[in-house]
Amino acid sequence: MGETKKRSTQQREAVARALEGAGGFRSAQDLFDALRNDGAKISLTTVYRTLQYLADEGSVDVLRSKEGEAIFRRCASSEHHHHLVCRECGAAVEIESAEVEDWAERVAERHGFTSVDHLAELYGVCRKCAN
Amino acid sequence: MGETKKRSTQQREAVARALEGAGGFRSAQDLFDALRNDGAKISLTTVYRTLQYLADEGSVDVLRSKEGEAIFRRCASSEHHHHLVCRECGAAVEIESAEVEDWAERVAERHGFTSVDHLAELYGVCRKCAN
DNA sequence: TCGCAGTTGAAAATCATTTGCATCTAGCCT
DNA sequence: AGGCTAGATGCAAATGATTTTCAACTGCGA
Repeated sequence: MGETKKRSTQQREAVARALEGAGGFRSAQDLFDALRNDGAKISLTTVYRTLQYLADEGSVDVLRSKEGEAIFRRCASSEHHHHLVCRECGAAVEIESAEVEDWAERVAERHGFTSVDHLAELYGVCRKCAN
Repeated sequence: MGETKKRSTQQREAVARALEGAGGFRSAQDLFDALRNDGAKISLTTVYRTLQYLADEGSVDVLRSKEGEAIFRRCASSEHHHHLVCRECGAAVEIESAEVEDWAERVAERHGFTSVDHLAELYGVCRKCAN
């Protein structure tokens, strides 16, 4: 009930491919531009719709840029993880860290908070962009 | 040079007071509503302008809610710190943790990233809201 | 008290994102 | 191979948050 069947269309595949090729976090607009440059026949609306769908399915991670824009990335693991993002080129490395998980748990408990969740992202300049 | 002198006006003071009284993260709209309820004579535009100014001055911290809305908080320390935010009432506790700083530094270095900066926020439900 | 740079508010302008709707199309059925 | 229909797409209009425009207003130093 409630679930609608999903179809495989060329625009969905194009978005998936673009996301794959990007390697880092990209905004819907960025992906749209890249797709258009590759000659893909797709609308910005569909890029948004596809990204939202992929995010719901958990196959992409969503973050917010400083300006509040949503940025998306195809992630290898669907487990909870963090990122080390290059602020120049958007390239990102997935990070896992029991350390942070423990810290979050501990701090929350100490302050009487429950149902704790957390967000932790690192921003820097990658070797390539550092010149 | 280029800096413009700042004046002390009743609407700026009202925003500062509202922020002070809030105790947690609030959106511009929230603050505006609260101010209006208190009978303050102020426009939403001015709330935004004042918050932006305070954020630039470093006297308030800005975060983004999941929906991408900007939320602001008057912070005690102007040092780098994190927050433990109640997702029910917005109440927040300031957290300091050399642990996280070290982790960020270490991870970045391992991956060849430089000029590292990080964002780490914890979300949960505070004792009061847990009932 | 004057003058004016800084400030304010209402409305218009932006920007990212979503939605309405009429038109397509993937893919199962025959 | 042709049809049928739920799902998908695109454009344009709608939303919502935030910013800008600009004319009117007000601290505050002279």
